[in-house]
Amino acid sequence: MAVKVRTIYDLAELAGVSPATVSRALAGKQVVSAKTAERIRKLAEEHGFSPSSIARNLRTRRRGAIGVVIPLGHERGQHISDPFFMTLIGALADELTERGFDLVLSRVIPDRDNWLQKMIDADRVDGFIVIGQSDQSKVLDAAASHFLPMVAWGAFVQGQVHCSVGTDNYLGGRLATRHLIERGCRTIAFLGNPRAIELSLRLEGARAAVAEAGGGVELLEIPTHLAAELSGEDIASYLDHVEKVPDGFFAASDMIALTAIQVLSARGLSVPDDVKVIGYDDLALARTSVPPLTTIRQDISGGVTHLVENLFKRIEGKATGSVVLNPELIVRSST
Amino acid sequence: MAVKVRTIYDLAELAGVSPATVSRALAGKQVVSAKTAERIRKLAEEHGFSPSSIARNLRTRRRGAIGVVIPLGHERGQHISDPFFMTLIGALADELTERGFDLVLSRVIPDRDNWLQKMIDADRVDGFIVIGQSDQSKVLDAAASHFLPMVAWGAFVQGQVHCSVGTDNYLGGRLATRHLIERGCRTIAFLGNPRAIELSLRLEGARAAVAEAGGGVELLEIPTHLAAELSGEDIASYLDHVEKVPDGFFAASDMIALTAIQVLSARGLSVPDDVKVIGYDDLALARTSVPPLTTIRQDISGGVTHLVENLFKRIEGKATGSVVLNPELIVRSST
DNA sequence: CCAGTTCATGCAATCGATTGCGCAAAGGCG
DNA sequence: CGCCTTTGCGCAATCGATTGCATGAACTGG
Repeated sequence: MAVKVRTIYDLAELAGVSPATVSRALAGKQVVSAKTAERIRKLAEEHGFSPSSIARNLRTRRRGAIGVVIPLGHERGQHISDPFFMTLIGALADELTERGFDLVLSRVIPDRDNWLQKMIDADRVDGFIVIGQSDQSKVLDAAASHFLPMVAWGAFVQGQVHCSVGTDNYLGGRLATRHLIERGCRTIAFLGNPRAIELSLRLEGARAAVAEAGGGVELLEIPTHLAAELSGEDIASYLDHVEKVPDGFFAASDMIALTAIQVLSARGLSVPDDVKVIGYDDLALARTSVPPLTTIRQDISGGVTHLVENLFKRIEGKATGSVVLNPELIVRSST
Repeated sequence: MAVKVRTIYDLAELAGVSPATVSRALAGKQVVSAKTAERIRKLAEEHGFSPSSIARNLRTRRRGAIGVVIPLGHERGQHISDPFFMTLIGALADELTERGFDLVLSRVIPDRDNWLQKMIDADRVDGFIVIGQSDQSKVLDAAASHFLPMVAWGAFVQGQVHCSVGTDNYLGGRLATRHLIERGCRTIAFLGNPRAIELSLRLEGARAAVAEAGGGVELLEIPTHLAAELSGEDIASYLDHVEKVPDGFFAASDMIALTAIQVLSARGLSVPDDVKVIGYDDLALARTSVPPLTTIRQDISGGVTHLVENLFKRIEGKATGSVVLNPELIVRSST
């Protein structure tokens, strides 16, 4: 403890070897003899020393960090407070940490189209995970054409250039709507903002399910804010102005579904007896809400694994395809 | 566009000056002549060049990044999905970005007591913002005694060593409970997990308010999970086993309050007529829920400003005191 | 017109780790 | 026992920017 060990040179002196050997020992290269390596590692441990990642990064031309960015294209000022995003980010943090990478979080309000290019130019991370394409698909495609290490969570649309990982929103929408129809709903309202590409696909799926039903079922589209916080007012004002309340609600997210249930029960309508409500995402909340929410499950941890694996493949220079996972209908008590 | 500009040397050659001058121009030092500086900056812009932050950081011995840490001491496996945290992190991201710092997010499951020291030793960031002390006050204090650049969001307790920024939880609890008493509640239930220091202070405030009322008011403590997602079951099972339902609920967070309202209305109890419910945090959700939630407001953006300012003072080596903000009672329709 | 400042810029060392190349010692083999 | 391969380690260049010090030009004033 006499001397302070700040660099591998200090440690090298202590161990009586060259800094090169220290570097190799700490990096676990097999060229150093096992005993030397062990001795050096023990010494490092004792002195609470770990080599400067900055210097390493400079030399190896890697950053050791992944940028996680959330664009908020559809609504200015929307906060990323949806538990779905939080859950995704939490899982990403675990996965990236495990691989020895930092998670650098950026929140972007895409005022100009070059926000992504600027982040790429800044060159502070090894790659990007973009959460939610929102309405920024063109920007992502533009960047993807010359920048490989980027993967987006979200929808896959035909012809897209960038790599995406997500669930099949169209199928999810169809599953949800078909379920409502099977439960006897004849007037179904879609709650969500179709400006976000993911949600518009869910809406299309809903339309398909209605069409498959072969008539007798009506689909209404109720535009709401994407921020679940704000959807309550939208729903309430819709109910105020409609003559006949729909008997089924397909909410584009669990948060919206929960809000809808609150609004409905405040008006004396019982879920699921009078009205049926299905959500989307299968957040932890959905399982324990009252009533427990029927919903479409997106496999977050599976998705995160794919996101990270594809990103690292791309960092190594290998191209990857997009991944479309299957959503799953989870039937609980709200339908 | 002929040559590729990767380093200040490339740019220096293009501009016909030395790399030193380029460095100074880009850093905005006043010693370079205005025209040279302008010319160099324009050139950099044209080539989408920005100097390597890694190399800069190595030379200047700074990291350009702040670690944001969320410890999860009270409950294993709890996910940081509470919108409160998300909102806080979003605000932090904005504030730090504005100051030119990256936000490195780490999620920590404090299995051993040295988790914080390890992060400090890793030396990848200039400072830490710890969100929510949870039950890790001792760990924070231990680190704070020799490590300055760290600020925690959360409670202030007498004698703590580390710097905290937060609202007065004791006062908040008192305000909330006093409000319920004024509204006529005589049996008040506290919903929350007092293992988290912040929540136990709110509970103490509640006790104080009850004491001030001078008898006739009863305070019940209903232990719930801290994860709001899981509190529904706790509340439901409590209601199943109690003979007389309380007429007032003080929920330790808005999410728990909303859950409570759902559970209550599912049992045919009307809020606020039969039972009054007050929350905590004043999330965006609270304003638009049904009914709109009476709650205790924590000023997040003000808090974030204090967090960041104190942290940067500490990074510069100046000690700072803790900040205790006043919470505010927001009366809406749930009480 | 000259000595003393001021101003803008260049030189070169430095931050701390990584790694290609070379060398010496040790081991293998006939 | 002598030659060739393997093994373990050290030398020194390198990653890209910053910055104290030096230098020469321009400027000031007498």
